[in-house]
Amino acid sequence: MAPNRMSRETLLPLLAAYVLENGLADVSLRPLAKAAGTSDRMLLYHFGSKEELVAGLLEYLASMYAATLDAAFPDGAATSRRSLAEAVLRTTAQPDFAPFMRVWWDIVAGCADGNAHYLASAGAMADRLLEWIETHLPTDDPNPVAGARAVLAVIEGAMMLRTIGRGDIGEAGLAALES
Amino acid sequence: MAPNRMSRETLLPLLAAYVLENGLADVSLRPLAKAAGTSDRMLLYHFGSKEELVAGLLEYLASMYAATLDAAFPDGAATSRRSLAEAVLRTTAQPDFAPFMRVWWDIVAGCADGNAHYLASAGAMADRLLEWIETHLPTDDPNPVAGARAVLAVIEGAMMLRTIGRGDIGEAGLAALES
DNA sequence: GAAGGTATGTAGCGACTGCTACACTTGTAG
DNA sequence: CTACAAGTGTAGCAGTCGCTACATACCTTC
Repeated sequence: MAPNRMSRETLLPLLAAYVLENGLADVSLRPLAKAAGTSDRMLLYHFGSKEELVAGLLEYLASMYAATLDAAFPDGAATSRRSLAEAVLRTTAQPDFAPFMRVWWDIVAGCADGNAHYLASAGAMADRLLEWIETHLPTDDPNPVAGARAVLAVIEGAMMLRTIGRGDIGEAGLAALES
Repeated sequence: MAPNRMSRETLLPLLAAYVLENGLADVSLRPLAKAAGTSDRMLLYHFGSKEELVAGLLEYLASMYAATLDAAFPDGAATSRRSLAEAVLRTTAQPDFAPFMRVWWDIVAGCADGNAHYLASAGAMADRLLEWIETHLPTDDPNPVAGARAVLAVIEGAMMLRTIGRGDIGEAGLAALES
């Protein structure tokens, strides 16, 4: 059989798919390698160490997230801050988004541990979402910069509450965006 | 030496202290046992399995959190929803709180994995904080039930943003509570 | 065709994981 | 005093972890 040439670029999508399916926190090289059709030996050959592999994975996930944002989220300007937040929450509640949410909380937990790679990745994703919110606010929003931050904070709080089984609290909390 | 009798009750505080110091996600029996002055053998004897031990630990952490809430957080009614949220955020930003925040995000990540023990513990803690917020809202708040949920959602979002290194966004997001 | 870097397979290292088998002591109940 | 359960120590199981040594292909360059 032809020795399918691998590289970080060809491997990362396969690795990301596995991580989205199985979580990032307890990932280990051998199952990861199997999912990518190779061996732990080769993963280390291409990435140098598990740490570098995870760092590359985080960067890839962040870029993947950025590329998906506009496609997956509802389009056009919202009619109010609240309705915008509702739209984002509705989208992230879809089953398709569950794998990404699972990995997202693994990333946040990694940030809480002070891991720089996780912090960079999470920060980039939050910045991207903030930017998206800012451009999708109602066109007559009196203060888009502050408004986007308010919407983001409420959204993230609601997503977290949903994750811990308190989605009702999060939804009620959207009332914070009424003005 | 007297065979210091152990039990779940005497062990849990020691185990919780270790977990607060070292995180909950990757905890393993032998270091945990060493921190409690015993052996993995005895931990399993008293708890049955690692899963039951972690379940007990989560329950203990939730009760610990509940007992600490009133003591650690500022007292008395706030002057506004926003100032209440600011007070909570300021308290949770203290270095003393860092270990608990670290464990908190491990718990949230566990919830995202669908673990029932984690869900129960996280839900109990969120409910407790919600209740505390509700009783500390300004006495003239027009709708304490909705107000507490709004404050909680914004607080949790801001805490998360702070954890991923975007505390500035979270603080700006507090503006959502102006009415 | 020789040389040499790149890519891959096999096999295994030592450390750690949750957990268990077995022997032993201790405290208590009959 | 005996019987028995509760509690504890020692030792080790099979499995997984990240990582590496070693040999061998392959492709390119001379």
